[in-house]
Amino acid sequence: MPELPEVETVRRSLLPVILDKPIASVDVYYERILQHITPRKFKEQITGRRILDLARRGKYLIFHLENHLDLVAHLRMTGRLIYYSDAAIAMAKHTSVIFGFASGGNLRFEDVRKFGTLDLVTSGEYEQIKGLHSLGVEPLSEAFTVEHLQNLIQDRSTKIKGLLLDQTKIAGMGNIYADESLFMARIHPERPANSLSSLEVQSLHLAIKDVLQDAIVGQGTTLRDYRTGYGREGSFQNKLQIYGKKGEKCPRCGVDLEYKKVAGRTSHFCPACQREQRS
DNA sequence: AAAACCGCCTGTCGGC
DNA sequence: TGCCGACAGGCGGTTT
Repeated sequence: MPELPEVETVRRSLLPVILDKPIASVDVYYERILQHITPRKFKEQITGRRILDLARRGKYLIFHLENHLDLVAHLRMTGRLIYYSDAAIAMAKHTSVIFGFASGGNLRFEDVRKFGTLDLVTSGEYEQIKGLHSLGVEPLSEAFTVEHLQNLIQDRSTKIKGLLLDQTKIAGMGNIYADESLFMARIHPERPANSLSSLEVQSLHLAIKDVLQDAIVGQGTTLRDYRTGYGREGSFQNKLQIYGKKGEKCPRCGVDLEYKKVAGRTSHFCPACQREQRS
């Protein structure tokens, strides 16, 4: 579900409404959301702490709290973090945690499939959060250059789609934006990474940046569960070129689109625009 | 190093 | 209508 653009949208939408607010109460309705900590300790440590900032790294959200604490959230497949200005609004069926504020509003972690996680660690000490600790480059940062992508691709014969989904290489890409980026760059998802020409690497680099940036502008893609921090749907589902377009025609060339499992994930592509063998 | 599984959960959809 | 399996945007762990 939420990939980099969705998580970034949640960050931007929540920040203004939670900044500087002390967490007045914590209610845990699904204990297994908490990693490496009991509900009792969790409540004890964060109650009364103000939220100093909200950051994002890959698909992780990091709430910087007073007392050198970082509250690290991952939404996985169906998680939502929504601010409710009216605390009296009935709790959704699959609500895992509610953080209450003295001002009256609250922040709720809702999660149908319950794969989402919360970690509480000392500021910057992410060793126990393996996925966060081992994240690769931020694709929208200046560090993600064509040369950086070229180096990731160099000497790897793995399928390019699998590499794009590997969070230790590039942080925040998921199935939707990997397919959209490969389509934009006209690269077949099963191409061995090291078979890409330098021109193709350049075009993939540009496509990744463009797709992610445009999706943030569109406030993310709502296919079913994803919502922004104020509970609204994103709009980028209306701009998808290929993801989920099974049975439709390629918007670029009109050929019937195809889909198949690549690197364990359903992958959409145009067999004409994204050829497996370069001719 | 990488690929192929499974598990974690619930909901939805298609086929019969 | 009901049942049943396949499948869903993610990731950690184990085995091959």
